[in-house]
Formats: sequence, structure tokens, C-alpha cells
Amino acid sequence: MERTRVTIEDVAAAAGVSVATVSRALRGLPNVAMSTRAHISAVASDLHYVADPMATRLATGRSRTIGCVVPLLGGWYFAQVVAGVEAVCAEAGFDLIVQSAGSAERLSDLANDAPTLQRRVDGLVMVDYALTDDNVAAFRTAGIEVVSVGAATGGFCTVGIDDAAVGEMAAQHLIELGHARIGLIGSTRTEPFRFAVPELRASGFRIALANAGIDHDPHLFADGNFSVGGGAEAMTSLLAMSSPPTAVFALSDEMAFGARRAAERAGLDIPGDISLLGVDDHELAALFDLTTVAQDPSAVGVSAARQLIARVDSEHNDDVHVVDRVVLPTRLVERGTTGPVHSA
Amino acid sequence: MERTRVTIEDVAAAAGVSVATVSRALRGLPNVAMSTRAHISAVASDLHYVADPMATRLATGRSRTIGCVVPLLGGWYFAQVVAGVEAVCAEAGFDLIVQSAGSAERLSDLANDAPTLQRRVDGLVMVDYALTDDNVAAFRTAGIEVVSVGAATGGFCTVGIDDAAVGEMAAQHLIELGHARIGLIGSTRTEPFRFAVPELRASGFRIALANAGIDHDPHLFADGNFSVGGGAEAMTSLLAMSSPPTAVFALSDEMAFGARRAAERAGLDIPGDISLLGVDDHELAALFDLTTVAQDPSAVGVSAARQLIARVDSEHNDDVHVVDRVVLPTRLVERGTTGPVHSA
DNA sequence: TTGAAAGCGCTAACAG
DNA sequence: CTGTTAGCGCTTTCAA
Repeated sequence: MERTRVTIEDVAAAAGVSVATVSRALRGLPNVAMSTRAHISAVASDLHYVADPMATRLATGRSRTIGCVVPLLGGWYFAQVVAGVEAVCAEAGFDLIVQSAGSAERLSDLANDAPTLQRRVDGLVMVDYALTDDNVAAFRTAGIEVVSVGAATGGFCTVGIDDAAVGEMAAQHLIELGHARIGLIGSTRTEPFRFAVPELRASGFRIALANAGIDHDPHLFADGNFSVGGGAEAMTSLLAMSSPPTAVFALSDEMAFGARRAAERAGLDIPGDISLLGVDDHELAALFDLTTVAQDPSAVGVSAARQLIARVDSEHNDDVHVVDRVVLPTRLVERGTTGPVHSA
Repeated sequence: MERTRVTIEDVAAAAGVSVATVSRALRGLPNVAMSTRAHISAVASDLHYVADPMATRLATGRSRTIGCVVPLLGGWYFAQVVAGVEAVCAEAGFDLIVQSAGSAERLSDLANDAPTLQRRVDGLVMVDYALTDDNVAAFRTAGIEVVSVGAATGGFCTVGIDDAAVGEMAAQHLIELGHARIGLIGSTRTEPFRFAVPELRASGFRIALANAGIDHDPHLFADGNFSVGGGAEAMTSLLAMSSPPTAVFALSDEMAFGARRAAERAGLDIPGDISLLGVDDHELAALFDLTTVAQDPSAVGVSAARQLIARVDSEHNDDVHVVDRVVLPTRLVERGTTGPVHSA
């Protein structure tokens, strides 16, 4: 068990060359004789030499680390995204720092910390945030590369799905089944996360209805706060209406789970009495036999991380087509919670 | 927008003192005149000076970063643990690096990387791993502080729950309801995660049965692989027995969800025909009205992170009682899936 | 193709 | 109480 670190100087001495040559040789830089390179490599592995990351980082100014900021660790969606980001980092040899910022204040703290952040990470994946101009300016002047996940913000590269299309697909499916009175379970919260998402999905949904000549009763909306419990409450309030909907579109599967339970508790048959449709294809959606518009959040994380790493690391420049916006596919997964409208 | 970093030298020059004094003053070290300290602080914040983390890390050899290694990012349990760890890191001013290692090979890769890992993190939280002697040796000789989550391994500080007690509580509850033929849905996988957990829970369960004078039919076991689908299959096979159980204990809520669905599909009433009990108190357990033995994985993460940080950072030495083993509470949450046995 | 030497920005003895 | 001076370990001109 060696007690002292073996440094580049040790290798240089043992190989009978200068540290500069060792540095070049080991990093595969040009202008090193084949023989010297081989010799140095041998000596280095012999000594179990590995370059000290901190020294390298200080000298180069790059950390081979990216950060991923999410509103909430531990939620299904965010956990999937982070998993995707991590997978890419692991394969690219990057470290991944995760931070959660669940409020606009915490987000600003982070932005104010941009100067030191810049030294700790080469870039940031910001998941589902609405960045203020100040936030954006802070990251920009600190020189931190940012890729955003979700709706576009701050003029950064954005990867996500087409949320309006999600709403359209949902509406379309329900319309085809003959539904006209369709309830919507969404959210009116805009701080700090998923800000534009509910509105985008809802608007796509409304547009599709309008295109079909159906005018949507704005009262058929209930706030489910993107939670299971909220979904249940929302469904309950929808069912309490004098003229309840024949179908309900929940903007997330978790809200749909709650909604389903509430409907069952109310003695309703699904889809006999009321159809239900969610978004996500959560891992438990199949179990609930929930029809849903599927997305793949881990693929979003993968794509975002690739875009980011391609921008900050010249070695990975060509791993991916660097673009300003990548839109990942969604698709309707028909299961058992939607069916033809029951004519009264 | 300043283009060049402001260094400690700039501050020293502007304040008319030496860099050493600036360093001491800003870090709150003793032996600095009150007046000088105040002056330096003023100048520093005036210049928006912040110490470069990388330079500090190289000079001190400490990174104020901890790592968290999990078998699988994106699973409910692990996401909760990571969330707890992150919360503590954020409040202690530590960065958190997350890595997933889903196989024994990836785990060994990580251990082999211990020398550079040691420079990048001050310590590691290893979640639900069975560390080999080689792994342990690698971390030890690299001087990486480790706290393990789950069952004890490698002689490191361990934080977790009493899994045997979990099994006992479950058995006890079912016994009190009069059940004697109780099925067990568990897992026989041991690599690389949750290794000892299923066995510990199962053994506690069996011991409680034995103490109650019930001899447990070993055929009443089915492998659910800790997944929803696996739980469903396991339940199906249990129900296919010539003499099926009157109650089933699933070693995790997710398996219980699947089991519940399978039972319902088979036309059985819960708890009328068969009782069902899980472990975790997953966020969706209430929705399924599932009786379960609750644990709080994010609290586990919090506790583990505190133990680790107290060990690696003298400033946080007293934040927590440093011990070798912390056991967090679990409790039975009675809901609607368990009921008295139906005498035939 | 290789080496010498000047950083990168901070900390930590050691003097004074 | 404060300043001087070596490092920390690697990268990167600039010469040779």
C-alpha cells in the first residue's frame, strides 16, 4: 500500500524524460516519438500513475463535470431524466453533480453562485425551469454552457417533447371515441417548474377540440397540482358538476391515478361511465390499465446530456448533431381506461 | 461584465495586505486584527471576489464533495435516498456527485478508480451494495471515507432500518388477523443490490411465524424480483397452488401493487378472499389502499449523509452523533388490504 | 521531438 | 498580527 501519491514527476524521473513529455505522451498529444510514448506508458502503468483530477482542472480550467439541476429530486419524472443524464456522463467520463432547487429563490441562489459554479462544472442541464432574465445573464456572463429540458427558456439549447402535440393527441383520441364534454385536470402553478408545460398541453388540447367544432366548456377544468392526491380531488370536483364530463384528460399519469381512484370511489365504471387519459406512461400506468400519451424522460436526459457534452468537450464534438432544439417523440398508448362515449 | 477572474492577489493588492492575510481573514481563521478583517471583507465583496474551488481543492486536498453510488437511478427507493443525501449536502455546502453502478463489474470499476475518486470526493455513500473484500480494500487504501446504506458491509458505518423487524411486524399483523397460510413474495437475486434485504425480511417473517407456533410451508414462496410485473407473476403462481395462501406478504410495495392486480384479475376480493401486505409505504400505496410496513428512505439518505459529512469535515463534527450503525424506525400502516382470515 | 520554466489560484508553514 | 515563500500536480508556451 503506497502511502504517497505518485505524481507526474515520479513518472518523468523513472522514465528518464521531462514532465512535459510525460504529459504529452499520456494524453495522446502529437509530437512524441512512438518509442518514447510506449516507454512512458509502460512506466506509468507500472507505477499505477493516474493524473490528479484537481491539478488538471486547475491547470486547464475545465472540470469534466456537468451539473444537473432539478426542481425536485425523488419525483418519478425527474429521477428518470437524471438517470438519462447520468448514463451519458458515465460513458463520456464526466462527473455529474446534481442539485435540487425547488423554489425561485433557490434557483437565484444558484445563479448568484455562477462564478464558482463555472469552476466546478463545464455546463448545466436545467430541468423544467422558467429562467428569469437575471438567471440567464448570470449563467451567460459566468460562461456556463446551459442546456434546458422542457420548454425553451433563456435562448439556450432545449430538448423536450412537443407538449402541444401531446394535448392534441389526447383530444383527438377522445374525439374519435365520440366524446365532446371532456374534463381537463391540469395545474395553474407556474413556479418554478414545468411552468409552460401544463399550458402548452392544455392549449394543444383546446385547439384540437376547436378544430373538431367542439367548443370546450372552460368550467370543465380542475387543478390537480401534478400530484396523485390533487388528481383525486380534481376528479371529485369534476364529477360534482351538474353536467359532468364523459371523459377526462389528466395532464400527467400521477394525476390520472388519483382521478381513477376518485371515480371508482364514486361508483363509476371506467371506461363505461367515464373515460380517462393521462400523460407520461409512468411505470405504473400499465398496472392501472391507463390509456396515456407516452414520453420517455430518460431519453430526454440522454439527449440533453449529449448536447451539453458535445458543446463543452471538443472530443465529443461529433457525438451528436449540435442543434438548438431537439424534440423527442410521444405516442398514444391505448389501454383500458378510454372507450366510446355512452350516449345518454 | 469583468472578463478576467479576480484572484486573491487582486484582493490583497487592493486591500494593501498580503495574500496570506486575505486567505486567513476570509476563512475566519484566528490571528487577524478585527479591523483588517473587516477591511479585507469589504474589499473582497467589493471586487466580487470568491475563492476558486479548484485551487482550494488542489491546495488542501479536500474537495467538499461527496459521492453517492446507487444500483439504479430512477427507481423510487433510490431516488428518495439520493434526495435525502442531496438535501444535506446542499445545506452543508457540499457538492454531490451521483453515480449508478448496476452490476458487480461496474462496482469494481468504481473501486479500481478509487485513487482518482479520492481526489474528487471526500467520501462516499454506497446504497444497498454487497461490497467484496477487494472493493473494501480499494476504498480503504485510497483513504475514502464510506458510509453504507442498507445492510452492513465492509465494516463501514451503516444506516438503515431493521429489516428483520419489518418481517416480524408483517407476520405479527397477519397472525393477529388469524392467518396461518401466508404466502411470501420476495427475491432471490443477490447481485449487486439489496443483497441481504430480502433474506433479512424473510427470516424475520419466518421467525415470527415459528414463535407463534405456525410452521411455514416453504412452497408458499414466489420470486417477484422487486418489480411490479414480477409481483403480479408471483401472485399468480401463488394462487395457482392446490392450497393457496389466505394472505400474502410482499417484500416491497411495488411487488404488492402487481400482486394486487393479479389477485383482482383472478376475481378475488381483497381482503375478503386474500389479504395483502407490502413494505415501503410507496407514494402510491395509499392510493392502492395497501397495508404496509412503512420506512422513510429519504430520512435514510439524510442520516447517511450527515454521518459521512461529520466524518470528513471538522466543521460538521458535532452536527450529529457519529456512530457505527444507525437504525431508523419503521411502522405498520394499516389500510384496507388486510383483514381477518376467512374460515373455509 | 524534447526540455525548462512559468503559470493555474490558493494554502500553510515559518519568520518576523 | 502579518508577510514571505514554498508548495499542491498538472499544462503550456517558448526555446533548443
